[in-house]
Amino acid sequence: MSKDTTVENVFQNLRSKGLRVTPQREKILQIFMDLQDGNHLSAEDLFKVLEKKNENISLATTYRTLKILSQFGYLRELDFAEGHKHYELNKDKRPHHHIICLNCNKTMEFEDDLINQVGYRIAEEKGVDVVDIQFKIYAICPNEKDDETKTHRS
Amino acid sequence: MSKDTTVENVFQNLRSKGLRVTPQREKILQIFMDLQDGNHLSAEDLFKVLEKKNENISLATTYRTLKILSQFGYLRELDFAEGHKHYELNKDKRPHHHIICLNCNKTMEFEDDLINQVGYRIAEEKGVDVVDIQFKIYAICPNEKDDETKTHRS
DNA sequence: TTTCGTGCAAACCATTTGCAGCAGC
DNA sequence: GCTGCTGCAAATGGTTTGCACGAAA
Repeated sequence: MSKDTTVENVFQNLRSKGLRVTPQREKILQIFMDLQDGNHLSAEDLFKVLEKKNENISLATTYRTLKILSQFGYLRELDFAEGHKHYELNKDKRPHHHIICLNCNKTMEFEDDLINQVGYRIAEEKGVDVVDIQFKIYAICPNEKDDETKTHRS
Repeated sequence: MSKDTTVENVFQNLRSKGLRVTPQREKILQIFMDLQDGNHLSAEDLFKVLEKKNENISLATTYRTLKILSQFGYLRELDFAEGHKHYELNKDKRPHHHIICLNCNKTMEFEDDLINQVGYRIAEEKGVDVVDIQFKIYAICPNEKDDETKTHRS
């Protein structure tokens, strides 16, 4: 799939919703599109990437753009209970899910159709419209299990 | 079940782990035990409850106690992506799950064995030790669907 | 009597906001 | 040209921390 076409589609959508397409928004969206599958960035992460590329985009704009792109469904907001959010491209109708190690904070992604099905079934039973389904397993990963001297994530 | 016995059990456990049983910790734990099933409190919520009861417990202690009781598994930390955490008693081996309305921030609880089973199965496949399983459906609830003029939660 | 827990205030960190200037459309 | 977007710096909100005192074990 050509990235440019996809980006341009998004921008047409943004424009049709009365939002403006600015260089800042283009660059930020492109960074998420270039991201490997299963990767995600915090606002601070994204800001550092932008700095490294010498794009002069302020932290405030970084936050504002993340919020807007999430609100309009282009990004998915992830919450790993670390005190800050993470964001990833919201590409598919089948959201993947996460295992978070409480010691090293690393995440592992996985997909599971059953989980999504159950989510939609329950939503229907309760009469709500699904926006996102997030399944998280907080756990201790193998690397960390060995090392019992580690302190628990505060 | 007698609450006093249960509380005393917890306290014996705390003591056996080298933690001290203070009036502040007793009162906070009691508040969670008196909470209706499916209810949860943020740190600020808890602090307000304590104020209303004229328990003179500082906000700092409130936070410290929540953290300790969670670390030791007596409370479950819930994250609804609202910018602050919620806590509930961690009573059973079968965690229940939540639907969160993105407009009104209300939550609905539900239990589903299948979800927990899938969680444990995946954890086993990946070789991690489960600490908690959280399944969240972000959605728009029926009350809010009617009212399309509502602004989205920022 | 030795830690550990508490209260207070200050510090911290992630995020938001007011405002003036700038840039899409 | 209107309106929304940006950068900056200051404000905010939730949470943590340093310190001196007080209390559990």
